[in-house]
Amino acid sequence: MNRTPEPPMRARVTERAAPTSADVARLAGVSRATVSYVLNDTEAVRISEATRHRVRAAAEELGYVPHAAARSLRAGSTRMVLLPGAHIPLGPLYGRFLAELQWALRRLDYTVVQYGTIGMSGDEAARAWAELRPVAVLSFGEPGLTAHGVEILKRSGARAVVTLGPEPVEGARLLHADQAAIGRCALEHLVERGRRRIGVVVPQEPGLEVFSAPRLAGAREVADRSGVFIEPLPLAYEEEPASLAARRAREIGLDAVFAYNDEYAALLMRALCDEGVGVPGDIAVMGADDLLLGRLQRPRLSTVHLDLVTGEALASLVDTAVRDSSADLGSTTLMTAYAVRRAST
Amino acid sequence: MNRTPEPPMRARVTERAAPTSADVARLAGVSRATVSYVLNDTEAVRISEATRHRVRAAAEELGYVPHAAARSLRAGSTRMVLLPGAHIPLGPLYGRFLAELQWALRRLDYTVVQYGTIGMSGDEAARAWAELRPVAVLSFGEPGLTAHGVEILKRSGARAVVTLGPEPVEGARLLHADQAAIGRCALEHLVERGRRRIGVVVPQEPGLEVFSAPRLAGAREVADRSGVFIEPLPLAYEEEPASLAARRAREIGLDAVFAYNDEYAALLMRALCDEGVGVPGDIAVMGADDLLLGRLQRPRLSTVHLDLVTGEALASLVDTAVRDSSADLGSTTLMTAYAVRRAST
DNA sequence: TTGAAAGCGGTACCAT
DNA sequence: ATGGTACCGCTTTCAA
Repeated sequence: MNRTPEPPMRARVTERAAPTSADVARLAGVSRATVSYVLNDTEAVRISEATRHRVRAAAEELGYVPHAAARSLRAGSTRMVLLPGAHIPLGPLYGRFLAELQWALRRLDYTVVQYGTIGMSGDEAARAWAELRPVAVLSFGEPGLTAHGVEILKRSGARAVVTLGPEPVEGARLLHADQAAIGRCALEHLVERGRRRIGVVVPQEPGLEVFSAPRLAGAREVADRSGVFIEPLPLAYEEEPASLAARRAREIGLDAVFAYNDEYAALLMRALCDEGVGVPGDIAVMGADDLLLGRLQRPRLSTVHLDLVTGEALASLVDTAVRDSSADLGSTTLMTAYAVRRAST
Repeated sequence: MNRTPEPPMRARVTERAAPTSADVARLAGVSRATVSYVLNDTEAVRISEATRHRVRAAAEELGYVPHAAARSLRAGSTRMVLLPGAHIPLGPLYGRFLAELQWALRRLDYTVVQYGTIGMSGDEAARAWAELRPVAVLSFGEPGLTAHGVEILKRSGARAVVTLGPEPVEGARLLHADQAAIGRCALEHLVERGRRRIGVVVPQEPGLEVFSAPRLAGAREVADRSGVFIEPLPLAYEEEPASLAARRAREIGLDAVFAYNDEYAALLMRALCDEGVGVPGDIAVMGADDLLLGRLQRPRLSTVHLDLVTGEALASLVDTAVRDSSADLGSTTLMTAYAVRRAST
């Protein structure tokens, strides 16, 4: 029976520092080396079953937890994968992709670190990342990662620096996420349907330019090629701006809108309806990302479907690059896009 | 002109290891101590301007980046905040909240680490987290964090272990995110509107039980109290299951559904319409989270509005706890919920 | 004003 | 089969 007075809980917990391998060694009556061998199941060395057991028991009793920083300091490398940014609320599609990616990286025994870089320049950010000595860095293109930044990272031990995005950065591998293709798809579809005056929604939410700019650029490319009128339509994700945009679309006589993605498309379609504009009669509306949301609209939303590579695939690609940094990732394409016609165009 | 042959780029980058403070010291012709003093602007010691300059220049020239692990090993503590899980695609509301929180923590100079814990038990997870010696751990309640897990974390240097969720864990501070209140709100509203046979949508997406279970429980609580019939309605976020659920709702004669959140509500409402069920005439539908999406529905969706504490507020709370682990966080309430009636009830 | 040196917690080589 | 020990990179007394 424990009849001694309750020890002060917080003190017990706070004051007693974390046990080290030396503590375990002392309790088990062996050396720190032996502790390390046992706890890591080092093959190259034979430890008697009796000793192993004593060490394990001691570690258990003390609640020993190895110190990751000490280990990686000694090892000279980490298993850390840095995902910069990702602090903008991405759509469900990318949200899911990112979740999947993290999950897959964990499975491959990497530690995923999200490192936000507010108001840092590209090179400051790269420096900050490099302090953590990550073994791989995945940049989604937001902060201007320069060739210099990439070299800093590589010098600090990053065996893979991968940018997902449209523009390559010298020294980094590029996984091509061709956002422009989405804009091209959408516009090709609309032109094919006979539309000649087309608006392109540009979300005003900060952080989305990475996606919206190339989508617009792709759209413009096709428009220019086909001699079709195109007009950017800035739009914040709120009802009021949406009615304004809807009114504007009517005023300048658009006959179609590519609405960045299905969410903005749903918003705009609602506003158009409320303005008495017929969809697709007066104005066709096209989304992108092929979200469930789009299928829920009436009329059902035409969209650009994206076949994204799975997070698992990307994770294993990163893993390959880490294991052999000269490995050729090929011109891995992150996604393919194609138009899906439903009722809104 | 650079007419020397191109040096082999990869070799140059890969082979030359990251410079250490010793390299900087050597180049500047000073000791490692001095380098540390200069680069950290140590107040307690005065270094001549000339030396400072030499050191800075040397560091710059070598592209020196301090080694975070070495530093924190020496310092005995990190600035790492662990956010376990977060690998389920949360709704836009929590997504935004999480993004905000990370952003705010960064601003307070913490490093945010997302640590996924697939298939680990609560204590295994706690051990894995503890290896990183985080200064704070925020658990959203997913993996069973036990009293023992909390002690492991605290022993390993965590100065704040915070769970956001309904159930307290011994030793951890609890920030009350009363999901059950959402269910209560919704049901109180529906009962008030005269509904007596109420379905409650339970999303089938894995990882959402943390939210859905207490929402259901809160709903049930009110139902029992008011003598109202209540029926859980499992629902996967797809069109087909939605029609099934809609049909079922009609068959068992429900006159209202609390649909977990606005997204599921929109899905279900569409299915009900397609089945020829009038909303709110035949069946009232209530969402939650007060997303823009809900206002886009016709009829406009009644919902439970959540006033979430800002990520910034939570971050500063964590910061307080870290600086003074005995500080009283009070019974900080993470959110308050109230019903918003629109047209669907 | 600066330098020498002792660690922080592990790992791995070399002895024993 | 084990133990001693030299590092990994950085900070911080203590001396000079």
